[in-house]
Amino acid sequence: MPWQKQYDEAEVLKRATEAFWARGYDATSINDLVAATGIHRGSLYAAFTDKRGLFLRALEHYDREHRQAFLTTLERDHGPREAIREAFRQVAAASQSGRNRKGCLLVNTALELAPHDPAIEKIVRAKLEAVEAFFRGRIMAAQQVGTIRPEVPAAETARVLFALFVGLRVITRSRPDKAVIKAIVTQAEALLD
Amino acid sequence: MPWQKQYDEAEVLKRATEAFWARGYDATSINDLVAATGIHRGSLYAAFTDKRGLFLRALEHYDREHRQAFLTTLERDHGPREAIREAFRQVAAASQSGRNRKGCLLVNTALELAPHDPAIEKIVRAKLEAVEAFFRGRIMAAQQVGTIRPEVPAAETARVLFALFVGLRVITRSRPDKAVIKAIVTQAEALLD
DNA sequence: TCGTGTGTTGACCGATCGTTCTAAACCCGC
DNA sequence: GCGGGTTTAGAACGATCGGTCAACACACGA
Repeated sequence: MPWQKQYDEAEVLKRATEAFWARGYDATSINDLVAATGIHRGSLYAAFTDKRGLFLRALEHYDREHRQAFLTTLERDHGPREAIREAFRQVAAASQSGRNRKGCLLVNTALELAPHDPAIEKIVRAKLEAVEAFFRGRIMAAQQVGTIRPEVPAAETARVLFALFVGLRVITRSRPDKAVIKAIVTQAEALLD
Repeated sequence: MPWQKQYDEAEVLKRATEAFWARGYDATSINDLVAATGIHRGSLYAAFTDKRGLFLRALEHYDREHRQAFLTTLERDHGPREAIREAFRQVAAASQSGRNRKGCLLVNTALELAPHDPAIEKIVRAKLEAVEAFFRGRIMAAQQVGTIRPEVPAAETARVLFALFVGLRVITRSRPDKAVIKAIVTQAEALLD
């Protein structure tokens, strides 16, 4: 059998994801990725084919380890109505304490690459729809247990929450204005009454 | 005296703005700009110093000719409450009919460059605040003429409208989902009741 | 202990990046 | 019609881009 790899592929992917997340696709060069991951160019190409291949893996990694992990943790630790509230509160809190200037990789990619790359657009669309589905699912679950009134239109409200959430992600990356962030969180909660 | 310029600087700036708007800063090369504007490299550098200088002028041009022109036209042609409604409706309509996949240059720049370029961040922030101020001003004007109830909190509602508007701009660039767009427009109108 | 196959390494590739520079083209006042 | 000064035209710059490759390092089965 061959010789085992000297690096942890999961760790490399994590670091590459951080780099793309912080600076975007175009602005992150291969040299940046080599510096961020600590492994050499050849190994990078051997493992991920090319820059775009690495980005696709990073996008998948982000979706699994951040978006999905974030939402399922909320579902597990909170009641359905509270899970929605917490989604907004935690993103808002993260933007204020510390330099969470990276926003959301999916939203960043939606603007940078999706308009010109159909394959990436399809992935981003599917993952963003999962966020909308999370809101819709939590609203319906809350209606089952009686913490949200049944008259609230689940699908419509989920779409509005999704738009507010995207707005929050953009604003926290570019203009961390506490008043605006607070207004978004408050409005998100008000939509559930 | 010298020989007059053979190109129309305003026209060059307009075309350069379109190029940056469609593809972003990094992804638009000097060659792209030369092709888009029709003038030659040397003239471009003589007139705008360098790529960043041209981008700053393009950003200023966009703000004046698109953002500001759009909002002042709405103020002129509609009552204050209707101006807000029209802002959302027109952006939504533009995204559905035709290839308005460019979104808003200010929002795109907020994600691509603002986090890593303080000077650009300052400009983008100021221009985005002008959008929020537009909403706030129209709400207050509508309250003066009685088309919005005085109990509506102007500053708070303007911030929420702003966030929804940013969300709309992102979603129309990356995921033209009619149901989501419609929900945003409907919610924006509902906030004024 | 050696051959084999995989992983690592760093030099290297052509293309393109943003930018600069040298001439030629040109309008103007004289 | 002749110089002065500015624009234009486009070749060329070094740096960096994404990507490749051949030599080397190593762990295994024989």
